[in-house]
Amino acid sequence: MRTARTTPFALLGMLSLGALSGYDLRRELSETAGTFWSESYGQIYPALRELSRKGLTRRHAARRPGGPARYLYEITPKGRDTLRRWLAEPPRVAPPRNELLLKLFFSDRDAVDAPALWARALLAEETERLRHVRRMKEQLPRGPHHQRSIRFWMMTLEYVERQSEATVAWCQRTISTLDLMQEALARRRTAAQRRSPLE
Amino acid sequence: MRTARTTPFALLGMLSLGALSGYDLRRELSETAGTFWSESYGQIYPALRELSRKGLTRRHAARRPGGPARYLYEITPKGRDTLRRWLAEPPRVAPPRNELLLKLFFSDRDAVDAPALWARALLAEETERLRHVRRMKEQLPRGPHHQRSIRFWMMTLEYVERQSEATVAWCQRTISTLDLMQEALARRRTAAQRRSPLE
DNA sequence: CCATACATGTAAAGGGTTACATGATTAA
DNA sequence: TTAATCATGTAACCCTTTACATGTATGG
Repeated sequence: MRTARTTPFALLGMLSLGALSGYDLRRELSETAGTFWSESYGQIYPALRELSRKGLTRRHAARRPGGPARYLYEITPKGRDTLRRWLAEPPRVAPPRNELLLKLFFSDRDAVDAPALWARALLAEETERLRHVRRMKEQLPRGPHHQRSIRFWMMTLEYVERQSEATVAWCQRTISTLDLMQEALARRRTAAQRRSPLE
Repeated sequence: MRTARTTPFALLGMLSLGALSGYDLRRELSETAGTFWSESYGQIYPALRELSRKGLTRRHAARRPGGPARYLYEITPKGRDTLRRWLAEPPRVAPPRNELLLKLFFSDRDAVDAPALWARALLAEETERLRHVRRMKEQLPRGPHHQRSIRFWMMTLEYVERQSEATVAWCQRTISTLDLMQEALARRRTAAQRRSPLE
């Protein structure tokens, strides 16, 4: 079985909360679910056409005065039904692929600088993500959101928060280990130089 | 810029620890790095041919008596150099795609059963992964491994361990929340039935 | 006899990103 | 004037998995 495409369902999901344009869809998705899902225009526009062809959405021209062409997509009852059935199926898990860990795995004791840099970059990134998620968690109950889905939204935020916390903790520990390794390397090099002082 | 392929480098990395066949490569990769990296034969065999064509590996016939055709791949100095340069470049992060969270995000208060099932399945899976990683962490210092890389290997295991712990904790919390929601739903349904007892 | 492990490899198909093309409006 | 935002859409290309084809040996 080929892995079924999920893009159309992600779009149906967003449209089940209200009609949106292709541009809106990407923005809304990245603002609300951006920490665990992403879509690009190259996926969105063809998928919207396909959804409308299948009668799962309906397209309405919605150009704003003085603005560029714009279309709103509305979910149909058939679309809601398709979404509901997809939601009931078990989620598929992607095979793991973490390039940072792969590089770390093959790294050499004599080249500690690069991993130390990446760990610091990841720490900065992840600290920012954590701040972002916690802000969202605070604002969520006060936001203009569907009461029915707040609990589920909160669960996704908590997932990301916990993963992020774990990553931050790992970065801190790993950075200090790498720093120690770097010092040890420097000492070895100094010792080697003392034994054969060429310059 | 197109995303550079990482499969050849993953293979070079494994081969930098010793000559292996295509079949071995997949087994070794999944045994040592399987928690954060995966490769399929459909990637491995074409990549090995390409590596040999570029002079980064050398192929030797190594058929075992009475066995099927078998070839060992050995990394060349040029291959080591290419690997070293790749290791120095910053790792790329994949855009996030977590289908479980996506489904949870779009779930409805009236359909809590499915998410509860998935959370339980994930808890079982992740508990097992955690056991596996901890066993590896214990065995690592006693194993017949390259002393130079043990520290790095340990870092990758610690990363996976922390992520896994975070996931387990999230599952437990989420399952209890979902169970409460399920009870509330049942109460609402009973109440509705009392108001209009049809059967 | 059948399933599994060993072992190499191809073909098809789908999933996804990036870059590009196009063009209006607004703010610096 | 330049950059950013709004807005739709296409084409190229790559990455990856899955299914299949082929065959030997071993253990239950």
